Amino acid sequence: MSKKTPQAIRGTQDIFGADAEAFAFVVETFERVRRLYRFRRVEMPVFEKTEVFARSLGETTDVVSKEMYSFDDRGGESLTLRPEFTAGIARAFLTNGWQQYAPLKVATHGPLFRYERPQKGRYRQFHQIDAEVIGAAEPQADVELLAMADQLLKELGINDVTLHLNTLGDGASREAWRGALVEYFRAVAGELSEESQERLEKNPLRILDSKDPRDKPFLADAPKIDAFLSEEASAFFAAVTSGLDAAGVKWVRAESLVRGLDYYRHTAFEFIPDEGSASAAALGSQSTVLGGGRYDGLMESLGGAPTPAVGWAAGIERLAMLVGAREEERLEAMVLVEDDAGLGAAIALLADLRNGGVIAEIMATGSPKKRYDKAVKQQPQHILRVNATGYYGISGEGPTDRIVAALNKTSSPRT
RNA sequence: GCGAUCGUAGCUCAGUUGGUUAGAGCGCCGGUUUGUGGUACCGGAGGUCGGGGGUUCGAGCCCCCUCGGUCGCCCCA
Repeated sequence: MSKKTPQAIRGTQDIFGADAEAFAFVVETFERVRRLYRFRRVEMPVFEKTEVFARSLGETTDVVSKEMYSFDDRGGESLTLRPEFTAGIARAFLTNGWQQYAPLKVATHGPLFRYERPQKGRYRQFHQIDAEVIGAAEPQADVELLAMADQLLKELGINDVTLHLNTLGDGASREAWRGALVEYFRAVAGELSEESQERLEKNPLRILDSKDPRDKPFLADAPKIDAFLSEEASAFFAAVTSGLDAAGVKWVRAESLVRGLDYYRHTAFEFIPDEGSASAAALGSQSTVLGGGRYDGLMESLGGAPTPAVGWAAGIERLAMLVGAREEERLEAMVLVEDDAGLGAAIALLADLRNGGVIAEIMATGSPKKRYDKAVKQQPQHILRVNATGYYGISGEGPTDRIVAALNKTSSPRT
């Protein structure tokens, strides 16, 4: 490449053509489904004060400790490009007094930023669709949210992923379980992988889904969350699962499923491609396509009143990979200018077609003798030929009704 | 942050044990032909072989550094 052309930033993408169509398809489908469930559209800032994320995600999480794009603005304030949606939405909920709309169902989508090593299905600027229910303590909110996720995936044509579901219990259950896990793993700490020894201090729950062979022998007998669940927490989880059954959402229990961010409580879930499926192959080493959970403790960490909430997010790029490349819309009418003297007439014709809702293009450049070939290569359904005297003929396949209708709308007929 | 692997025209790639002016297909531009649903043929433009340094009489091929892609670990969506 030329020395003078700056390169794109590592981990960013320039999405084009069939891939861009797949991306748009994911977003359009999400927009449609979200309306069915009456989730309200919100637009959020791309950056926030650093503390919005640092306080809600947890200082020791990888995202906060080494993956955020943080910088001081010209006023000396530390700002951060959003690494996720939930914290910003929670902040907006508090600062805008959205409590008045509770329970509030909102949906959004857009770019997120995380300083990670790029990989298949993982980028530094990536995009998510996101749905949150804020101010709803009842398990029905979890069920509705998961039903929406399930329907979205089906409408995208993704049928080989399954909902993996777990509960982390309420705050007390979670802490008790965590304590028991630390105690259990500390006894065998010397035999664990280096990573898990580190996780023992920072995030012991994560040891449970370690892939390291040195850790695996200890995982099966590790303390289970079920033993620590309070009566309320069990009842909550039971209500979620029976609700899912009633809604026809298939799920499997994943006892070792935990989430990386500190704010999660109760329900935690991920939609994961089935082993050996086409989707699993398409995603490479990234397994989660949609994930989320309940975050009843988050509002307090931002200084708000205790407010129950649930939400999920899904990577648009990952969904687009599962959807596969999509065709761009077919060209209906190509206006072929065979003689430049007819250019004015051709432009008028083109305007009529487009005003009439016909997907149309014009071919009027290059060697006159090759224009026809170039027009044909774009595979239009019809070619409208224009010479010095104006529009004089149409050729092509299939009905011309739409084109004729568009042309009839004009007050000054040309033929 | 760690590991592996790759980096030659716009795209997909070939380039023999290091050896003259670095090639092909597609695409692009032009011409001839054809003459109306992707004709055929001819020609042309386009590469300081990702960048920098080194070894050598000589480097696209070897060594070092660096940037980037890909894949895995980690993390996550």
